[in-house]
Amino acid sequence: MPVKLTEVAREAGVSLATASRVLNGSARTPAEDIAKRVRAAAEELGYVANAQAQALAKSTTGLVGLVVHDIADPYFSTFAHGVQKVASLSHHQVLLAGTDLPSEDAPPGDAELAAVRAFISYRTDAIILAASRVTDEDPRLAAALERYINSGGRVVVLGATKIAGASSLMVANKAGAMALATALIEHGTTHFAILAGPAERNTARARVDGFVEGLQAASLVPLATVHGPFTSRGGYDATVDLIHRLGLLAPTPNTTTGADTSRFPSPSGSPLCILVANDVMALGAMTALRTHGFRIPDDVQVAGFDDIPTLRDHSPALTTYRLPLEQMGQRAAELALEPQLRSPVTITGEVVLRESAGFTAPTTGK
Amino acid sequence: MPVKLTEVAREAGVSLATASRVLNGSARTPAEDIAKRVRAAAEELGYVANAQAQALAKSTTGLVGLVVHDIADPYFSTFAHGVQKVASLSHHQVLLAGTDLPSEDAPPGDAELAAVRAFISYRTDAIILAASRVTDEDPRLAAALERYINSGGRVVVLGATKIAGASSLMVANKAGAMALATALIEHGTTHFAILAGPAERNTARARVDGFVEGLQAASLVPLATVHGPFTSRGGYDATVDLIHRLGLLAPTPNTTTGADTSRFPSPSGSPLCILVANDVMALGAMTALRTHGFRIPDDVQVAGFDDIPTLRDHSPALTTYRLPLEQMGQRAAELALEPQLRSPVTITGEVVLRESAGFTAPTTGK
DNA sequence: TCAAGCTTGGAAAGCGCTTTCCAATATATG
DNA sequence: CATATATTGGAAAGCGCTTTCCAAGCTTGA
Repeated sequence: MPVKLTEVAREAGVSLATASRVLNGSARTPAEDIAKRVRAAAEELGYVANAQAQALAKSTTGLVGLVVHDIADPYFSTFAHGVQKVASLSHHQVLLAGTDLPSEDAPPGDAELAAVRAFISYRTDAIILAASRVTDEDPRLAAALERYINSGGRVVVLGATKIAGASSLMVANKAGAMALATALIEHGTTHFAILAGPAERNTARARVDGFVEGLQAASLVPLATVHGPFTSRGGYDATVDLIHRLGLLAPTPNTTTGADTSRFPSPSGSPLCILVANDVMALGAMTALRTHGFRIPDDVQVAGFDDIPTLRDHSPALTTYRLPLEQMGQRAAELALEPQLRSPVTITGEVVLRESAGFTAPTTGK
Repeated sequence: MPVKLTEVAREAGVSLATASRVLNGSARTPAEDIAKRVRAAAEELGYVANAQAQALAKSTTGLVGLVVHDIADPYFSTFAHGVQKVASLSHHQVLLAGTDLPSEDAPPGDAELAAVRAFISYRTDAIILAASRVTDEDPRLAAALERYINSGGRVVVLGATKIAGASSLMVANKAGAMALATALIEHGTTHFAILAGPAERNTARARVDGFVEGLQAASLVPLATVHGPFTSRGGYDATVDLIHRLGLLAPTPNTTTGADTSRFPSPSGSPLCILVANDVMALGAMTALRTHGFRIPDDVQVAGFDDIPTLRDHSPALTTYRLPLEQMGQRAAELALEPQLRSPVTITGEVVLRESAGFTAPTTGK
């Protein structure tokens, strides 16, 4: 039904080849007067090139596939925004898939594989894997990706990967977590608990490892480690669990002056600090603490990871490790679309010490 | 480079037609033994159908285009998540475009048009427009969409539209805003100011209209209306502006007991309430107020719109109008993919009264 | 003036699939 | 047993483009 190039060519009184050459960037450019005629005809008929046909003929689609876990999570949506920016700049469209939803036909755990297969089917020029599962674990995924790479596709993985030919965007998850823990210890905190993310995510694992090593360096060990999903709810539940496991007692409601007689671990020392593997989860943890009558940072301290944009408006401000999420998305897209770039690219962030861990707000505001 | 159907057919010793019939759902199903041979060959060779070629042959792509404003905004990312869910259930891939980034070739304001043209070029089966600009305004956009619809494409617009043949998902922006204003008035608030979003968004306009009408119904008028972008920063800046315009004075810092001698509009009445057209902006407004020494809700009240998921962890809890964002995305996708559905579908939400406007938390927590 | 080089438009061969016919075989009917 | 009717696999014609050759028509230089 839509007008096709043949019609434009006929209308302009030129051949198919000529019309193609003037309308869709070719090395050869027909004479200006002819070109003008063709463009006029195209405009008049409302011609829109059929990208599918072009893809078939040129064997390149102008598509880049992005697989995230949950697009509604600020971590992924910010990353996606960065990807989009670069993609649009280089005239690419982004195909989005999420691994958190019921996948087409694949079993629950195979959402990532299903997404990759779909992308391969659409012959995307590149695939960016940000879902952060342990991608190398599934041999079918690895096989599919390697075949894809061998037939010219580019693959970028957020994190380390064993897949031959894939580029990787290394993120200082472990080092960052270590640095964060160290900074808190230097500030005088002596007791820590950890809220880890889901065990199958290597991002989560790396961060927890970093926390633990940071503590170890100061001869400390976490009082407890609780796992939970990377969501606000997950942080909330894990915190409630932690409160029970550690037997934490909130100051009695009427102690408005803040008598910390029941403070854990002791009335005198610095309060317990909960190291959380991710900001979203940390936010949920803070809500749980507040709901149970703990003051932050007076009774319990909290630290997160990522520095997601929404943190800007939180009070008390969350201590965290800032990752340049948007920029990471851009880098990933660049690695995907500019073949000459060398991998791996390493991304580091910085420790951001704020109120939730007992630091005074350095004239935050804006 | 990737294996093609011809090779699978040869390997299995059948014709191209037969191979196609067994592998890619056709009405006719070859005999079971033959089918088995074909499937085995496909599996062995790692055959993945070329979706572009299929699209060309079948003239249907299995693609649905989604254009949002900013995928990093919780409003859009939650909506997108809903779209994704339905799309993946009906075996569709989502092509994502954002109108907030520098577009390929189109001038700054034309990002939406550029996105739509790209989608049309890729022959997506449907296009969902959630960018919420006044879509009907641009005749080129309208023309492109109508041509698209005439050639079989489906279009779903978030909000009203004049485009013939497009389905629309009507959202109770105005009615919701009115209901919210009314509820606050009933609660005793007498003085209001409005933080409006960008003027070119009809979502923003409808909400402001609703606020104003709600006030009018009680013979009130907003003390001031400040415009700003739909971002945290926009809310912050607009609030600072408002503070100056209204000459608001925060209680003196040392008045720890909360002596509201300088409270606006008067020490005795209920405090000023700022109605904000969107939650993200409202969060920024709260930060600005806090930074300037105002207590919420004691000195100034705030109300937002949307009830984005991240609100869950905010304190004080934000009074708002809850929109079923995720569900809206699902409905939009359903309208886009299930032709028999009748449009328009109307979405309503509900007033949620919380701490930020002086309501006591109804045992929120979780 | 003519050969040797350019430039330029067009014909036609794919790109990898789906699907319509057709022919061939198998099954049912008189 | 012969004829009519299903079934089933295959040949081939597209789907809408790009791009390689070709054949003209021009320009240039000796």
